[in-house]
Amino acid sequence: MPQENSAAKVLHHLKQDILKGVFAAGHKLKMSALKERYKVGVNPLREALSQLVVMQLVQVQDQRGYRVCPVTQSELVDIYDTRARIESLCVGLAIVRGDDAWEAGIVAAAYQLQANADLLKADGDIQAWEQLHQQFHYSIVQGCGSKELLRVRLDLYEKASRYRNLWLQHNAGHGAFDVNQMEHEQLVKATLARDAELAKKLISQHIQVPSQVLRDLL
Amino acid sequence: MPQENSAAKVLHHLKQDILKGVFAAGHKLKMSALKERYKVGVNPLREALSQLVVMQLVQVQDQRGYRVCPVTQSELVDIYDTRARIESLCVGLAIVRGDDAWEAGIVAAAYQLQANADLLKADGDIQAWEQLHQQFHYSIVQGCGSKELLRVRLDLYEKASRYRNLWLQHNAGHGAFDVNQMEHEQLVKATLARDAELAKKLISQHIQVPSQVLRDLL
DNA sequence: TTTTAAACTAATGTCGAAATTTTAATACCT
DNA sequence: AGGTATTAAAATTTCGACATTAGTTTAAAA
Repeated sequence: MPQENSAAKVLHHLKQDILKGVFAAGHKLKMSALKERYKVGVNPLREALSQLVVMQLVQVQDQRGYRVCPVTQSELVDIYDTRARIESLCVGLAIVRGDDAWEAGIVAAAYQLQANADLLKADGDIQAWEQLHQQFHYSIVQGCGSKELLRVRLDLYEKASRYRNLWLQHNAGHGAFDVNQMEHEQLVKATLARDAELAKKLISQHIQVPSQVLRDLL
Repeated sequence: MPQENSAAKVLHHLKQDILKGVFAAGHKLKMSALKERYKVGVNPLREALSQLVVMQLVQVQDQRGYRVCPVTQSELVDIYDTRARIESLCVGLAIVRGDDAWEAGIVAAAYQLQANADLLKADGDIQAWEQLHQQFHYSIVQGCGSKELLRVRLDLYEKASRYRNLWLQHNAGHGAFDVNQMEHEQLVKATLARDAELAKKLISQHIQVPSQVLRDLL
């Protein structure tokens, strides 16, 4: 098993902590506090923070350390709008390029998501549901076959995570999940029917849902 | 004047050196050599390298240091294909959203590029020409108004730079510049006429040109 | 009371060196 | 000879300490 270095480990944990909201937007990331929390020295920490700066999750001020990037309404709208366009691009390409295995993967992921939806909803295990949800959407876009496009998509997904977690938190218990499930069925139907125009329209709307809700909240 | 730290300075220089081909694809980046070249300690170096890893210009192998990412034909094709699609997206949005100032900016940048093209071609100052070329295309896509989309575009542009420099090197002195100039005129015409479909088609083809040539070279 | 300056505290950024791991070179055995 | 174990050299990664800079409190002067 490849033993990754301290910087890689702290990067993973720190990133999750920021995305999950453990460190709120604008929070000052003091070296002493982070050293304490992750049990590492300053140098691995600085490496991890440097990487988070490139990912635009952390800001750096010269000689004044690091802080979590602020969240703004305009960035929220921009990210979700751009995500919708990129995901549309992926879906359109996947419909053109996807083969039998791709179709089978979609059906499998859709089944998994639906089968576990009620269970997880009852448990309140939103993270597990989000995992299946992500897997479902990935099974579709994966058919586009472009590593670069999929990476752009992933970057935007992660950048949206902080906002999405606010939404999940706000919408826990609401009927949004059932609407969500219906949208998924329509999307699968349009995708397998290779109806690119409809599928692109559906995925675009589906992605924008949290944005609509959160817009008034920020 | 904000004095940036060592890591930021070395990041800039090292990145340029990789993009310009000073360090070839696959080249091992030894700490001792980099320390010597950039006159800094190992820690700022590791911070810069960490950031280049996120930008996918450098690979890291645990306990085995860093090396410049390899270049492959499949990545070349993927990057240029994805760039064409993203740039199309930007152009389409800019045509819908662009205002008078946007139009004026395009005309100005196009004039600058054309006015200096012959001069720079004679001098062989390709870097200066590339600067104006980049400015010209940015003046168009800038009208899309989406920071996220423009950032994705910039990331892909930089990732393509290593391949583009191979192309510029290979095509110095050829008649490609004149063809290029004609494509620009058509693009400006279609864009200012707000003909989205034509402009998107033109920019997509324009971007793919180096890819076509390089495909056989790698 | 307000303003300015100075001293003190705390945090960041950098270097040199130690500890760990990989790479190579050499010797050894079948 | 071929392959394996041993040893030495080189490179990466991490820590501790120091210099530098920012932020805060205290004190003095207007």
